[in-house]
Amino acid sequence: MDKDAVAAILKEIGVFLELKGENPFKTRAYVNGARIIESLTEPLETLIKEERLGDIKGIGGALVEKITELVETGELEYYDELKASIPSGLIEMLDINGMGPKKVKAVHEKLKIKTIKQLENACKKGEVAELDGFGKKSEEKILEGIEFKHLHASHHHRHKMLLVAEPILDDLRSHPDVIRCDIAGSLRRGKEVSGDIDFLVSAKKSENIIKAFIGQEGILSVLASGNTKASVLLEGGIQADLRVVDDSEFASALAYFTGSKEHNIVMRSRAISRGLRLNEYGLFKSSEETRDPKLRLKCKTEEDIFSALDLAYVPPELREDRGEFEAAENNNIPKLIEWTHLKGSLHNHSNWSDGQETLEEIASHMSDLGLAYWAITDHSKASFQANGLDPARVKKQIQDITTLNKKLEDEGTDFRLLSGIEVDVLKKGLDFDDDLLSKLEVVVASMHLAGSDEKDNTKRLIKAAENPNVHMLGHLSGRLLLERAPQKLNQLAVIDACAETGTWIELNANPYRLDLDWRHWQYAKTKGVKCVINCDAHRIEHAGFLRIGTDIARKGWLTKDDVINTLPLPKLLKELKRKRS
DNA sequence: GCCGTTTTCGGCCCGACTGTTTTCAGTCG
Repeated sequence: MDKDAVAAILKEIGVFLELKGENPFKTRAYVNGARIIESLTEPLETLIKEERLGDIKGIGGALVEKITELVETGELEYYDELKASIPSGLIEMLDINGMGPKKVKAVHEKLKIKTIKQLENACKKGEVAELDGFGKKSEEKILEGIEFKHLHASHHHRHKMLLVAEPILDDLRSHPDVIRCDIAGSLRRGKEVSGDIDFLVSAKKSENIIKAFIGQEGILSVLASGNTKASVLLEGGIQADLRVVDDSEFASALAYFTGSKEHNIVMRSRAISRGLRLNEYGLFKSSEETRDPKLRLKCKTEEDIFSALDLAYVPPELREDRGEFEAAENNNIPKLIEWTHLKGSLHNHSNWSDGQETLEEIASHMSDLGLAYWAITDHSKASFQANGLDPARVKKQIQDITTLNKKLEDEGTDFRLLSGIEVDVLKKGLDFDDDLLSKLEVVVASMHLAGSDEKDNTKRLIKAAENPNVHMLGHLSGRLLLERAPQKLNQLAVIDACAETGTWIELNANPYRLDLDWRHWQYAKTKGVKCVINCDAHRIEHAGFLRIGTDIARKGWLTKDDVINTLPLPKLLKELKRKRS
């Protein structure tokens, strides 16, 4: 069993224990353990064999035992028993706003409620209001929560959130009373999906900002509105929260509302161990609860807060408690890639397969954007539903690209199209033979139809990586965010194979994919695997995905040097030939 | 369940808000 599967089970145990009403710190120990295991850069098997698992901070005796059992047998008795004792509907109930572990436990034990439907009926009959700790209001709130869950998705893709958030941020910025403002929360941390949008503003008169915020266009309803905070539901069912603070509190409030929760916990612990106290109002010289401005250390920016806690600045994307504290203590925070470093994309489609535009239109648009190159990698023939190319059409397309490049060169344009293919990784092997693949400048190998057997799928991709004509593997896991789970696959084994063969791995920047997941890039990076941030563009507007792909690469700790398509054209062409030589 | 430069036991991040209570538990971020 690999580390992701182990982490998923530890997380689940955490949820089960919460519902059982266990000691919250025990629950946290499991959730912490899961995160630690997820971000390991060494195989679990090695750590177990060399008895080093217990040396990791946060993994104690009990977790070592359980993880060992999982890795060695693929099962865990403790987990199976726990799972069997809890109806699955209870876990779903935790998603309802206002329902936490204690309340779920109460309705289950006292009213024998096991599903959301039963909970809804009990509320309508007024049975829930009769319970201790519940009342009429809580009943109404639960019903509202259930309705909201039916009507709206709980999370939204990053590009949709940015599209909604950025105009609102611009409006806030242009408000005359606003001093500073920013987006906070998971959106600022570069997460692939977010539940809501958080805005933070510092201003002289908070009432005016709140008024403007709840009065803006495109609001379905105002969920809450007070002196310093407001929540609204925007069109599309996206919730946006605003918090207004005094400018002297802006830095600590921004750090606090950016999170993550796990990162904040460590920050506060560091403050305590230095005799300080950190909250959203500031960093205070006190061991007591306080908001006394006289005790507040002067922190104008987030950098000041990190510095006061003996840390280098940690970019928002890295604030997940996945190694950033050790790095910041040793001044080892990497200089993260920026999207302006990218010179092109190496996996894209044209109207030869399922893309929208012609080669000429694509070249003209990408050249206008200031990019240096753009690979055309249409589908191979097995993807017949996408109008995949047969060998004869591939050869014709290579000719057309050569002709077009010649024309561009004659016009004095530096931009170049690269010929390529997104070749299907089939059960029997690659969709095209080596002779044809070797004629293409860029070869992306993607598995579009995975089988049900994990070992088989893994073997297929490893074999593809071993082919010297294959430059990179495309959208490795095959997941669609919020829609489809990753294929059954040992991703770490495939990463290892890419490391051994010098094969690159794509970070597919399509906002529904963002695959390879950011949680795997630290591992891939320590193995020396290079990343390619690809648009997988099917229309010219998809060039904008480069920015979202870069957000995810930053979240995966990647620098400019870790990403192949930051190279200028001559160097890229050299790298493309390296594996084949 | 984890951890320790006062500790091997007794802590474990912090504050706002809500609704149910009359001083606080539960939930959320």
